[in-house]
Amino acid sequence: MARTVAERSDVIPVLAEIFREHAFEGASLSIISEKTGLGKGSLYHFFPGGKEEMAAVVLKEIDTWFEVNIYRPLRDSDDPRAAIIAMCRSVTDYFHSGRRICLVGAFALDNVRDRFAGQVREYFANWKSALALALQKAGQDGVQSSALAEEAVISIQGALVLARALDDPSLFERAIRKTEQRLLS
Amino acid sequence: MARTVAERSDVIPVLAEIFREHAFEGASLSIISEKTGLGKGSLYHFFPGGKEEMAAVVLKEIDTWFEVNIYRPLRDSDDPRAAIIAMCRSVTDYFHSGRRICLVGAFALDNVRDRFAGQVREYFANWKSALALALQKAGQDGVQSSALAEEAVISIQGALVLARALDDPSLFERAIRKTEQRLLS
DNA sequence: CTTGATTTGTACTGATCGGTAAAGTGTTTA
DNA sequence: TAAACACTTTACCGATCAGTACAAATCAAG
Repeated sequence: MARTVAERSDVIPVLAEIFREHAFEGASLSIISEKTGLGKGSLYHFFPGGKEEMAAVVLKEIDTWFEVNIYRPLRDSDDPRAAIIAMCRSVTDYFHSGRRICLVGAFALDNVRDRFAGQVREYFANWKSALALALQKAGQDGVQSSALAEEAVISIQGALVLARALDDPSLFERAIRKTEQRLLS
Repeated sequence: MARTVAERSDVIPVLAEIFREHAFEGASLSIISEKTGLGKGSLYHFFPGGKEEMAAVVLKEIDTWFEVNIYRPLRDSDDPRAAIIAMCRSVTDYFHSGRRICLVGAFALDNVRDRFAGQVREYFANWKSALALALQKAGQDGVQSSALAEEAVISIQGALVLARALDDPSLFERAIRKTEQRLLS
């Protein structure tokens, strides 16, 4: 019996969705095995560290995605206002207008936060600082740009919570629009 | 052997803290038994419905607390601006400046949301509408007050996520201060 | 076709899961 | 005082948990 479908890298997005849906503790190996189509043997072959390694790899992948698609454009673009607009759009797409939760945010609230504290902290710290830099390049002073960036990330995370609680994607879109407007004013 | 320490009502806050710390799936009966000091027999005597009933009772207790301490003052006070200031203060105390998470928010992100969807939805819907009413009584027009109320609850929930992720209670206090200022402007 | 590394299925471990059953202890009431 | 009630202890259930061991199957390369 050999390769059926998967490369290791193909499994990571599936793992991400599983953790989003069931959280860390709720994502049992039998669920993971079922949804990935990989037996335990294969899972432990690809991830010798077990569930913990799987989650760490997923967080790493999320970090890379945000670095490439969000943080770097914010830092490097020479049109910071356009980069901010692009961020709002990317974020809306990424979170499916609030239908998809932020795994890092969910981990932050869970007690597994302790196990992944470093990666969780980096995620939010990077987001804040990249956005603050863009605001500064757009003309805001340093103090104000940090405060604005913090508020924006807070609003996005809060909107994800409420959109899911109230099952109302339009709430997320409203919040993003308001955030964008506040960032650009 | 009879009553050692506990009344049923004494156990509920302990259960709340357990669920806050371990989420629903992570809160095993052995942990619950250990932290409450009650054996399984006693637990199932008080909560025949098991873990699910325990969580439902905790959510109910939270709802009552917010009804009494937050929603009702917002709705009934004849000084709505003072009620909003009081809300910000109560919330800061309740969440220990972001050191304590919002169990309802955490449940909303978890997949157990489906099991407690009604209670989770009510919590946020009540908060939003009570705050919107206070804003309206304070002179805001209807549309604006709904929007402001929604933003405020979003900010509080988002601040809880980030304060915990970054392990920074001052972030929560900053966010609450900014929210209060925006509500009263 | 052979070899050697990679990938997989299966069977298994001991621990823990949520939950049940029933006997026992203490308190209240009749 | 005796019966009803409230609560607890203890032992137990089958299911599932994360993780391991290992041989069989499959693959790429020579």
